[in-house]
Amino acid sequence: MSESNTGVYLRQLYDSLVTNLHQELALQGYAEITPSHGLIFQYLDEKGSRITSLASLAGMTKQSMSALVYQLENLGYLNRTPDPDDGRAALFILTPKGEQLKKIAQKINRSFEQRWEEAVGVENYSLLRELLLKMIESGS
Amino acid sequence: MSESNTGVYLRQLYDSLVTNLHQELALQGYAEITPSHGLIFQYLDEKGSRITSLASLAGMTKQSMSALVYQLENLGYLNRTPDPDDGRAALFILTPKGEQLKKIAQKINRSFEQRWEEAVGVENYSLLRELLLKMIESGS
DNA sequence: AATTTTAGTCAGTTTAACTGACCAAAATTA
DNA sequence: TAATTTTGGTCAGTTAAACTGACTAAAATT
Repeated sequence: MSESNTGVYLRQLYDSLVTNLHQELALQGYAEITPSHGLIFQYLDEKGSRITSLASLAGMTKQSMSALVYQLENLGYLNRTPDPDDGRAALFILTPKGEQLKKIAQKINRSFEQRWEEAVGVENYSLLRELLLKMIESGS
Repeated sequence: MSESNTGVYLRQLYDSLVTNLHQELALQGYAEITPSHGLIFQYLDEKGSRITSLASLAGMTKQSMSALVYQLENLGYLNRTPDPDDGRAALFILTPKGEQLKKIAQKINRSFEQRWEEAVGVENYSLLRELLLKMIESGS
C-alpha cells in the first residue's frame, strides 16, 4: 500500500541505490554481501558493538541480528572478542577485510549519489538532504 | 550496506511511512493487508490488469505476483474475470471493498505526509518532490 | 500444420525476518 | 550475603515473501 506519491519516490530511489550497490559489489567479488548486512556496517561502533545494541539500533530482534553477525564473522568481515567487562557479552569489530569492504561500498554509493547531485544541482542536492533530515526529525 | 547518508534518509522516511500506514490500517480492521500488497493497488489498471503486467511493473516474478493477487482475491479486494480477448489470461479489478481500502490508505498517507509538509514548509515540500522526481528520471 | 511464445499454475527452495524457551553472567533487592 | 530479577546471547522452530524449474493450454508466428 505505498499509495503516497512521495512514498513511491522514496522507495524507488532507495531501491535503485541498493540495487546499484549490490550489483557493483558483486562485480568486485563481494557477491556474498546482502542488503541486510548493511545495517551492521552502518551501526558498528569503532570500539566494538554488542549484538544487542546492534539489534536495537537496527530495529530488529537480537536473534536476527545474531544470525547476520554470525554470517559476517564466518565470511571474515567481523571479529568477535569476549567483552572484558561482561562475561555474557561479545564485542564485534570490523576486520581489515571488513574495513576495506566498507570503504569500497562508500565509494560506490558516493559515485552513485553524484548522479543524483548532477541531476538536480549541487545547491539543490544539499538543500534536499537538509529537508529530508528535517522530515526525519519531525517524526520523533 | 546502506552506507550513503542520503540512502539512510530515504530508507528511514520510507519505513516510517509504511509502518504508519499498516499500523493505521490494522487499527481500522485491515490487519490482513501487508506491505507487499501495496504494489498491486499502486499499479492496478482501472480497466483491469493481468498478473504478468502487474509482475513486470512491480519488478517481480509472475509466480510471486500470482500469490499476492490470489491473497487479495480471497480476501475480497480483487475480482478476477477471464480476459475476453485471450483465453489464457485473467483480468483483475478492485472490488468495492478494494476501492474503499485504496481510498482509506490514500487518506492515511496524505495525512502522514502532511506532517512532513509542515516540517519543511509547503514550498519546500513541493520543491522536494520535484527534486526527487528529477533524480528518478536521471536513472533511466 | 507445426512451432514458438505467452499467461498462468503447481511444487519446491531460499532468505530474512519472527517467537518461544532456555542458559549463564550480572545487577538488584531483601 | 543470599535470593531474585534482568540482561546478553544461543538454539529450535515458524512465517512471509520472494525465488527457480517444470508444466499446461491458448495464442501467435512461421
